[in-house]
Amino acid sequence: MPELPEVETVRRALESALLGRVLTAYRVGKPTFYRRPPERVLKVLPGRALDGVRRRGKYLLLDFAGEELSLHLGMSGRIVIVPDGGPDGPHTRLTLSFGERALRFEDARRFGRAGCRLPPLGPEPLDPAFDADALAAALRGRAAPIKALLLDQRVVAGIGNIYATEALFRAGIRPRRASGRLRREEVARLCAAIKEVIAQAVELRGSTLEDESFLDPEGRPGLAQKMLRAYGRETGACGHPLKDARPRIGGRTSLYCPLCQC
DNA sequence: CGTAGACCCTGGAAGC
DNA sequence: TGCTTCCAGGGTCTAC
Repeated sequence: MPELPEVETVRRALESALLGRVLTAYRVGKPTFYRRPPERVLKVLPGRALDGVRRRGKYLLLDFAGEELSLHLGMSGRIVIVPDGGPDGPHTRLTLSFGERALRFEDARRFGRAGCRLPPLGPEPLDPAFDADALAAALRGRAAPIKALLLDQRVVAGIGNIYATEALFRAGIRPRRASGRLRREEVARLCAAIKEVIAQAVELRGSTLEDESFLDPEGRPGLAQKMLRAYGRETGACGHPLKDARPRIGGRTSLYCPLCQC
């Protein structure tokens, strides 16, 4: 479940491994992602140098001398740096060759994407422009549960189920609270909690849960799972048993502490 | 426009 | 043991 901190960790690893290298070839896996990467985007890349690796929300943006290739890891996507020329794995969906190294995009569930247009995205959570005023404006008049809006990439970009759960736990706000009914002080607390948890998780290079669903492109696990206070736990860091909000919010499990979150 | 829910996918866990 | 069912959740699409 790569979210902003995991994607940022991938970005940094790609930058240090591949920046300045020339893309020599690409190969689309069989089968590839369930949405096929558009050939017209890929075919202009060979011969061009990778001169930038950026991130926007959960999207990676590879800059090739004015041409941009977007990558989204979906749920189970994983980017690995390997020696070029090795055999594909069973879940290799796209390979980008850079001389002696290659970027391999593995994705068991095939929800990942490459070469897609970016949808409208809200502010980056760590951008100073994303503050309590901005969040309050986005929530004003909205009846949807706050958890659903935190997962809505148009409200704020890069947050998924792990860090939405954590931010609400830290802010002491129940996931089903009507967004527009949060008090001003609660919105400010939530905004601060989002920034805090995202910044810490980036610093700790993302969360690697027990299923090891996230490893960076060099195969290293992250450490942010150690600071999770609610996600994936039966007992919160507060010492109280967590509840799973039913019915689900936005189709996702929503753990919260009935005592500490109001 | 806002909201809720179905759908895309498949490995692994749980149930029988 | 081996089969079936359920679950995980990124994003997108449709119905209301």
